[in-house]
Amino acid sequence: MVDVSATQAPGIDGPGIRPAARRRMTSAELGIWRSLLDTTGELRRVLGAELQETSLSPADYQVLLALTEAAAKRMRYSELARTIDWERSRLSHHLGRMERRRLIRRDNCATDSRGAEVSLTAEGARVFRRATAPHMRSIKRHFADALTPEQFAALADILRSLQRHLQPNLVAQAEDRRR
Amino acid sequence: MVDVSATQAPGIDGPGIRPAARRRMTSAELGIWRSLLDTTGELRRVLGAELQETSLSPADYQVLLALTEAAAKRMRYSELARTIDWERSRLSHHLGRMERRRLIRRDNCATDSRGAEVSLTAEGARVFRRATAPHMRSIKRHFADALTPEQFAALADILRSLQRHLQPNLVAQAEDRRR
DNA sequence: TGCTCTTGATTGACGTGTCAATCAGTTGGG
DNA sequence: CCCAACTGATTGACACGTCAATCAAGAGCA
Repeated sequence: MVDVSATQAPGIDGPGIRPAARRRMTSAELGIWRSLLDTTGELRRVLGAELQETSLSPADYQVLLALTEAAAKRMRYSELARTIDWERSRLSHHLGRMERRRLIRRDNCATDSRGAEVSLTAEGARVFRRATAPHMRSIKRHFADALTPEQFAALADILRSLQRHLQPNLVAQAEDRRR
Repeated sequence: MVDVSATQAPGIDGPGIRPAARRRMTSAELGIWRSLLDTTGELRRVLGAELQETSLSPADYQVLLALTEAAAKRMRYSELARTIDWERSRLSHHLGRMERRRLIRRDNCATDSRGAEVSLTAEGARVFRRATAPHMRSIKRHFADALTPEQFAALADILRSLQRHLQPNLVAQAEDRRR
C-alpha cells in the first residue's frame, strides 16, 4: 500500500535501469505537468464561470452537494469538513458567506455545545436543484465529450496512481512537520 | 474520495454506441471528473505549499519564470500577460504585490507612454534561482515519480484531447512553452 | 485639426483561501 | 475535584483572482 520508492534515502546511483526516484525528470515530463496544470486550470475556470450563472460558486456547489446527499440534510461542521476535505477555517468563512445569502443555516449542536450544525434552507435546496442539470451539462460538454472510452480508462488509472502516490507522501510530510 | 454510487444516473444508458454529443454522461465519467478535480487540486496545494517555503507563491514563480526566460529579463505587461495567459487586472494587482517585495521593478515604456515594462530585480533573480531546484524536485516527487512511461504517454494524449476540445489557443500556448 | 474608437494599464469592491491566534467546551489523569 | 491537554469552531490579517469601471494615450479618419 505504501510506495517507498519515492522516499528512499540518498545513495549511489547505479548503472542500468534506475528506480524512478533516482532518475532525472525529463523535460517531456515537466511539459506534461505544466500542461496538466494549464488544462485543469482552464477547465476549472470555464466550468466555474458557467456554474456562476446559477449564482453558485464551485465551493458553494460542493457544500450544497454534500448537504443534499446527507441523510438528514444536516451535518456537523467537522463531518462536512471531512466529507469535502476542507480546512475548518475555510469552512467557517465560507459557511458565514453562505448563511448571509440564506443558502444554509447554522444551529448549535444538541449533544456537544462546542459544536455546530449546518442545514440546508429551502432556498439553498432550490438553488442547488436548479444548478445541477446545467452543471452536469457543462461537465459533459467540456470534459466528458472530449475523451474516448479508452482515454477515460487510462485517466482513471493515472488518477489512481497519483492519489496513491500522494497519500503516503502527505503522511510523511505531516510527520516531518511534527518534529 | 468521491462516492459515485450515490449519483448513479437512472439507467437509460443503453448499450449500443451513440455519438458523444448525444450520449448521457455516465456516473463513471462523472466520478473520474471529480477525481480529476480532487487530485489536481491536491497536487496544486501540496506543490504550492512546498514552493512557499522559498517565499514564492505559484503565481510569483510563473511570473519570475517568464521574466527569466525573456531575452532581456524585461517585458511589456501585455506580452507577459499573453505569455502566462493572465488577465490584465490580475497581472496588475500581482505585479503591485511583487514590486512591494522588490522581486520585480516596473518602468515606463519608452516607445509607448501608455505602456509599462516589468524587469527582474537582482533580488527577484536570486530568489527565483534558489526556488527552482526544490520546486523541480517537488514536481518530480509528487507527480513524475508516480507515473509509468505508458501513463505519461496516455496523459499527454488525454491532455491534448482536452485542450483541443477546449480552445485551440491553449494548444498553441502549450507548444510555445515546449520550445 | 478635432473627434471618436481602441488599446494598455490601473483601481476598487468583493468573494475566496490560508495561516496563526484565540476561545469555549470537553475530557482524562492526578 | 481540578487542571492541563485536546477538540470544535471562530476570527483577523493578509494574499489572491475576477469583474466592472476608469483613465490616459495612441490611431484612424473626416
